[in-house]
Amino acid sequence: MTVITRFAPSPTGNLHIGNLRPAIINWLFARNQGGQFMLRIDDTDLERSKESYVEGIKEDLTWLGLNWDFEARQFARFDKYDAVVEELKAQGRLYPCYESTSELDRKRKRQMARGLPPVYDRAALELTDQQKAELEAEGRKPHWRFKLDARTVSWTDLVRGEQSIEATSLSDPILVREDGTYLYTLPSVIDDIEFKITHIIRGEDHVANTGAQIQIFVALGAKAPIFAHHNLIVGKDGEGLSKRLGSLSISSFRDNGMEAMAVMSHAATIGSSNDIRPHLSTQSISDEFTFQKLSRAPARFDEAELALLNAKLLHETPFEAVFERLEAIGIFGGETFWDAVKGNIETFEDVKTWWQVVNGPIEPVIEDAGFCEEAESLLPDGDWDTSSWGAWTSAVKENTGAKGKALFHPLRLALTGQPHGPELKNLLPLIGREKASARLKGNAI
RNA sequence: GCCCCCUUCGUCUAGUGGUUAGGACGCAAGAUUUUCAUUCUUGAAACAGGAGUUCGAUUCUCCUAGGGGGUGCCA
Repeated sequence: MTVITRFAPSPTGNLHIGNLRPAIINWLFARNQGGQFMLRIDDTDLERSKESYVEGIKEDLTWLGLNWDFEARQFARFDKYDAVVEELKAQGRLYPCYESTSELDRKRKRQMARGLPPVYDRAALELTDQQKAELEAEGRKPHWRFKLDARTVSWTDLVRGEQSIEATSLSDPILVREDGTYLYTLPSVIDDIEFKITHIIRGEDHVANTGAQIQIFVALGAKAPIFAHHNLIVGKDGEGLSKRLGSLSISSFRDNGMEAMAVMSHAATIGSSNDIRPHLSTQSISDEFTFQKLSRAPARFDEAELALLNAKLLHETPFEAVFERLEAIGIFGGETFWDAVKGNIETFEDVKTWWQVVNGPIEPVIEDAGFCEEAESLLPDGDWDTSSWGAWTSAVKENTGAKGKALFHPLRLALTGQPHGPELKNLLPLIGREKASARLKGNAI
């Protein structure tokens, strides 16, 4: 059996750390199994769906390397859904209801006040043809509910194990709105059947939906796919994520200089028992993916951890992986430069700082002009390499008596203008004699 | 309110009816860098609380507390 998974976002917002996880998990599992990954845009809600969100979602997935094998748009498939609706009506599984949202709301509140679960009472099932005609004559239009079988629905969840849901604890789901448009429930099932989805992998917020959807699969004469409901992500203090989603969007991570592989590495490993470590390729993440490693408890997401992982990833990144990006921002320092500075950056953009230090101009910081001038006079002759720094500082130490921090700190400040930075034995040859000499004399160059 | 799920170092987690309760990230110390960062090594750090079952419970049961989810003409 070829595994086919799907990520089915509704384009009503941007991708964020919460809804990225089902995308990643579906993708990882499909790749791990040598299967296919589908992108399905669930845009049945015409009111809230926006084309710009569709583009944003694709941009984010592409950036992360989550390529999809094929794609579909639900809004282009309404004819198919219409046909299935007729079938369900003929079966008597779909029945018209006329309560307004406020009437339903009142019913729910009454039930809750009495300590009862707010399950739809199926009053519409009792309506006679004449009553329906009268309601329609009042101008009411029906919405349509799927009549659930009063039985226990069970499945073996790849994350949660044996699951069962009493259908009687669920309201008959509304499949078709009063205005004739679809809620996600039915189109989702129809498409899962048609595109031969083998595994439905989604967040545990869908567990109750699965109970109803399995019954719809059966009503349509199909076998339900395998389900997996992964744990949800919460904020760093354990709060639900919904409040902070704007600041946790994938595009904001990108704008803040996070590497795609850092976001992938982090999102794929939190809430799982895989080590939190940077992966240089998506392949390496999918290789270690299994459902057994996913936890059932909610996991906390902390942006600071992502930033740390990002820095670590950069420190491990070989020159071949970045040379095009370096050249694209005008940095032609080659592997020598990258290897010299990569351990000192937190985001890729930080290389610009060190490129500036190497190329100038920078403002040297001179704390003791006499010391720096003496050091300048001792700069070694000939071409410089990584041994020049040692030779030079030994000479300076001998002549001035300075050692340790008192020796190196002033030289670093004069040569780079900064108190921290990469090893100077690597930086000195890159800065070169002309600039080193001028900076030690206090000249900005 | 009702239903479901969850709770092990600060964080993500492994694990077993008897373990020195393991790893990763972070943190601390040491080494390297004759400085900072990087890198390496070492270390500190946890079974939510209370009952019960048992020779023995972190592990099994129940209760409590805390967290998450659902309860939508959202997905």
